[in-house]
Formats: sequence, structure tokens, C-alpha cells
Amino acid sequence: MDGAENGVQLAHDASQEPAFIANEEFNQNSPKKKRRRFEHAGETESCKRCNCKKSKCLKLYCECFAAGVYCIEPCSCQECFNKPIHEDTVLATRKQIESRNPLAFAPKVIRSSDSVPELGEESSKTPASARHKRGCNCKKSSCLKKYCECYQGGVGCSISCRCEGCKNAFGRKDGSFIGTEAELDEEEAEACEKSVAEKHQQKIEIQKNEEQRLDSALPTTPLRLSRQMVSLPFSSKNKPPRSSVFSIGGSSSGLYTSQKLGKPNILRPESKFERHSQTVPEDEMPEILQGDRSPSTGVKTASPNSKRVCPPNSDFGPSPGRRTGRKLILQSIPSFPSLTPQH
DNA sequence: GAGTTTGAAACT
DNA sequence: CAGTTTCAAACTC
Ligand SMILES: [Zn+2]
Ligand SMILES: [Zn+2]
Ligand SMILES: [Zn+2]
Ligand SMILES: [Zn+2]
Ligand SMILES: [Zn+2]
Ligand SMILES: [Zn+2]
Repeated sequence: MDGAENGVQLAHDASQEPAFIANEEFNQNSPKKKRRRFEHAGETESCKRCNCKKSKCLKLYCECFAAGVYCIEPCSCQECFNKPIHEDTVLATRKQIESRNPLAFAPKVIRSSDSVPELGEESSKTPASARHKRGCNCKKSSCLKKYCECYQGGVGCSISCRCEGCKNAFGRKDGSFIGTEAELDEEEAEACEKSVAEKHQQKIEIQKNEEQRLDSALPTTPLRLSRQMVSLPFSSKNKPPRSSVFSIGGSSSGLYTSQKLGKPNILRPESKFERHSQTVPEDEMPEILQGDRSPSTGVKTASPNSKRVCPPNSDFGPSPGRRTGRKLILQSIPSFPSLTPQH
């Protein structure tokens, strides 16, 4: 192996205790509570996770694994190895897959602005992390259904997509004008108490295993702002008007964290969402880059300046990235894949 | 609920 | 690289 023993797996965890229940009222009032996943109401818990049967949750087939989170109870997987008790295996596998494709785990769809990750010339300039893996390769779905990762990710298809007959409601490959923007049923697993509990447990487990610093900024962190609701161009099924939810992924966690740092991370519940985003430049400092700060300092007390945005989605949330009708989107953080320090 | 369709991931 | 197989989700009924 190389000298860099410290691979520094995933960056920091994004778990955040202080939920943003503040706005919960909003949501709560909404008679409409969408909890999909295993929709079919009737299902015991509405929030189930993977159902892997043969992958042992150690391949990208597993959404949990792919998202960098351990499987938890709501998962219906079998022979699951994606658990803290198999951390070594998980990390090893991760590493291997990562070696094959450095962007494998990395971030999901980067939905910054309506601009889809353009691979064209941009790619040459882009730090390689801004982009995202190749676009979709849909052949029969016309990128109209969630079979399409682009659509599922709430982004339009880019030139890099190889889709045929693209009709992605978020934007077609050719950039055909998008009459009406599409809106995915966005929903996050917040209401899933069970899940929350699990998460906690998971977190605890992790901590128990090794001290990990829970920070924010996971490589895969598409900022998500509230965005106006727009009608879906194609009324699939039914798109009942839903009050714009401000639910900003409250709890999240489960990301693999393997940074050994005996540091009592002190979470500082700071509501940063209070301010209106209109003129919010980039307050969020790329904390991600802090990776090389000298440990000598020891514990870095919560930087007064560091206002980290809590990555809401850690549950492999297909966060539809909400983008306000306007362009006040915060540029997605230059989150680097996570590791790959070696060269 | 079972069964089909789909395209990414994995494999050759 | 491309072709095939495997896989689990999205979808349909
Ligand atoms: Zn799984
Ligand atoms: Zn799982
Ligand atoms: Zn599992
Ligand atoms: Zn597509
Ligand atoms: Zn696409
Ligand atoms: Zn497309």
C-alpha cells in the first residue's frame, strides 16, 4: 500500500441533531403527507430502504451502500454486510469499487442550477469533482420515469447523456425549451421516527466503534433550497398541490465516517436558515477543504465563521434539489469525492 | 401481493 | 472498449 495510510474515507458526517422543526408546522399542517418509497400505504413503516437480496449490500446495487450509509432496520436486505459490525469489509469494498471508478460513490447528481453538468469542454476545466458521472443511458423510458437517473435526480439530461428520445421534464438533452418545469415528488424521510431512532443508533454504533467527528459536508451534498412549486408538465398520476415544504432534511446521518479524530465535536445549533437567501452569497464556507488543517491545534472549536449547511439528504435522497424559480442557487459546494488524495 | 420493465452495475 | 449478465428499483397489474 502506499504511504497514505490515512485514506481519509468519507469526509465528515452530516448528522445533525437539531432538526429544523421550526418549519414543521408548515409541513404538519399540510394534510398531504407523502411518504413514498414503499408507498402502498399499508406497508408497516412507510420508510423502507433497500431490499437487496443478493448483493449483500456491498455493491452499488444497494442504494444504501451506494449512498454511503449503513443499512438499518427499515432495510429489508438479506445477508447484509453493510453494517457497522462489518465496517472493515464495507470500507474495503468501498475502496475497491472506488478504485475502479473514483466517482462511483461520489456524489450523486449535482444539481446546481438548471445547468446540468456539462461535460463538454467544461469537463476539461472542472476540477473533476464538479461534474458527475456520465449521464443516463435510457433507451425506452425517454427519461420520463424514474428509471432515468437524471430525472430521478431532478435534473435535466445533459449532453453527456446517451438517452434516446429524451423527454426529460427537467430538461432534455438538447436543451429543448422546458415549457414547465417538472417537479418530482420530493420527500425525505423525516417523519420516519423509526428511522430516526435507527439513525441514532447507528450513529452511536459508529461512535462506539471509533470516535468520529460528525461534521458536515459530505461529498454528496447537493444543496437544496426551497423552491417554488411548479406544475408538472405532464400530470402523471396526480400532482396534488402541496404547500411548499420547507423541510430541510433535518436529521441525517449514517454516512460512513472513518476519520479517527478524538475530538468531541461540538455541534452548534445555529439556525442559519433564518436569513433570507436572496442575498446569500456563499456564506457557507467550504469546510470541506479544511481537511488539511493542522491537528496540532487540537480541537477546533466550532469556527465562528464556519456556517455549515447541513446536508439534508444522507439517505440517498433523491433530493429533487429545489431550485427557486430564480437563480439564487448556491453553487454546489466543490465537494471533492472524498478521498483520492493519492496521486 | 406478484410480475414486468428498466437501466445501472458488474462481469466477461 | 462493447456485449452480456446480474441486480434492485420503478413500475404495472
Ligand atoms: Zn442493500
Ligand atoms: Zn439498506
Ligand atoms: Zn443491507
Ligand atoms: Zn435518462
Ligand atoms: Zn440523462
Ligand atoms: Zn435524457
